[in-house]
Amino acid sequence: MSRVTWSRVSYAATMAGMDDDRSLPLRERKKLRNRRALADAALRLFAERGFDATTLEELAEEAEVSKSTFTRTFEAKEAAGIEAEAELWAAFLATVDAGVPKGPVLDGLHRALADAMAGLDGTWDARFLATRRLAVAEPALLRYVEHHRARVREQLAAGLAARLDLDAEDLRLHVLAELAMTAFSIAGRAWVRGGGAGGRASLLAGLADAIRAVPASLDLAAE
Amino acid sequence: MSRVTWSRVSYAATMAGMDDDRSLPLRERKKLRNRRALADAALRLFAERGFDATTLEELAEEAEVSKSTFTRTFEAKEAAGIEAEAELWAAFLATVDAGVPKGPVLDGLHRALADAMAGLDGTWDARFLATRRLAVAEPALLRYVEHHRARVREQLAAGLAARLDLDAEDLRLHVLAELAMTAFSIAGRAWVRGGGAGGRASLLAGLADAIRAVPASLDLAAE
DNA sequence: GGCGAGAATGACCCTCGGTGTCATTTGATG
DNA sequence: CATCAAATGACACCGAGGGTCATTCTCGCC
Repeated sequence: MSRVTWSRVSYAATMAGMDDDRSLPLRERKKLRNRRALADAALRLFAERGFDATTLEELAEEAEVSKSTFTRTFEAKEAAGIEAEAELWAAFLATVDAGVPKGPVLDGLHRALADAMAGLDGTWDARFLATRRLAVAEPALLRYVEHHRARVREQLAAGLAARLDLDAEDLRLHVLAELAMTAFSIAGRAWVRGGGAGGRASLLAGLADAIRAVPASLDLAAE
Repeated sequence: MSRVTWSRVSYAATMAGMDDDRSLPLRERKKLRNRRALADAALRLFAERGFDATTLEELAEEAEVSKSTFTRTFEAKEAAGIEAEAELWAAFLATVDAGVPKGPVLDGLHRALADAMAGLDGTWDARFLATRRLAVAEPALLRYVEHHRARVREQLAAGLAARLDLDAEDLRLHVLAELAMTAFSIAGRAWVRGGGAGGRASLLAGLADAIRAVPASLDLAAE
C-alpha cells in the first residue's frame, strides 16, 4: 500500500535534471541516465540529419543502449525529441496540483506556469529552444507536441475541477485551460523567433503579454 | 494560368456530398466516389473491429480499390476515419474566407461556424457522430483530430489576419481562433455524450452556450 | 469516331517504427 | 550470500507508408 512507484519519481527527477541525485536508488539513476542520453541524442541527431533520416537504431546506438530500451523509455520516436517540452508541462501540472492561488483563475494559472518554469534545471532553456526549433522544421514533431499539449490540457481541466470543487465538465474550466496554454504557446513562438534571447526571463515576459491579450481579444471587432 | 485545379474542387464537392454531381468531370466523380467509399468503409470497419485491427488492405478491399489508391487519397490511415470532421472545418474556413461579419470577432466566428454547418449535406450528422464516437474509443484517431484542428486553427488565424488587415502574429487573433474552436470542441463533447440527440440543431445550441461561457470564464476566481 | 497526352490505378517492392518474446544481466532485499 | 524482481538486449514479426512501373481510363483535339 505504501509501496513507492519509482518510475513516477524518476520522471519528476528528470525534470529537475537531477539524474545523478544520490538519494535515488541506483537502478532509477541508471534509467534516468538512459532517458537523458536518448533525449540528448535525439536533439542532436534530429537537428543534424533530420527526423525522418534518423532511425531508432541510430538513436539507440548514439545513446549506447539497445533499440528495445528506446521503445520502453519513450512511447514514440517523437517523444524523445520533445523531452524539454514535456518537462515543462509536467512541472506545471504538479504546481497546479499543489494548489491554485486565490483570485482570478487565469492569473493563478499564469503564476503556476511561471513558478513551474522557475524550478526547471539550468540546461532547460537551451534544450527547450532546440526542441522548438526542431518542431518548426519537422511536422511530425509539431504534431506530437500538439498531441502532448492536448493531453496536458485535459489533465489541467480535470485538476482545476478537483481543486476548485467544480464539475469536471464546467465549460469555463476547459476554456481557461485552453487560454493559459495558448498564451504560452503564442509567447513561445515569438521567443523562438527571437532566438531565445533573454532566456526564460524573456519568455516569461512574453507570457505575461499574451495573458494580457486574452481579455483584449474579446473586444476586438470587425470593421 | 487559368487552369482549374480539380483536386481542390473535388474536395469541396465531397463536403457537400455531391459526389455524383454531373457538373464535375467524370474523372473527378470517380475520385470522389473512391474517397467516399474509403471513408465509409473506415467508419464501418473501425467501429466493427477497431482501428488497429483494421489493415489498409482490408479497408481498400472493402471499398473495392487498391491499397495504393488509399495511400494516394488520404495522408494517413486516421484521415479516412475523420472525414466528417474534416468536412466541417473545410466549410468553416471557406465561410470565414468569404467574409467576417461586422461586430465582435468571436460572434462573427460563431456565426460562420453555424453557417458552415448549415451547408453540410444531410448525412453529415450521423457521420460526424460516428467519427466522434470512434475518436473517443481510439486514441490514434483522437490524436489525429487534434492535429487536424491545430492546422485549421493556424489557417483561421492567418485568414482572420488577412480579412481584418491585422498583423498575422497579433496575439488576439490566435486567442480568438483558439476560443472559437475550443467552444465547438466542448459543445461537441457534450453532444456526443448525449448520443447526438436533436441533430445538428442541438449541437448548434450547445455551441452558443459554450461561446457564452468564454467571457464568463474570465470572471471565475479561486476561493 | 479515333488518337495522343496525361492522369489515375493496381501490383509489387522496400524501409522502418513499434510490439512481443525470451534469455541474460543487474540492482534490491533479508 | 542467496533469492527475487526489474531492466536490458537480441531477435522475430506486423503493418503503415513511400516508391516504381506497367496498365487502364478520361479528356481535349482532330
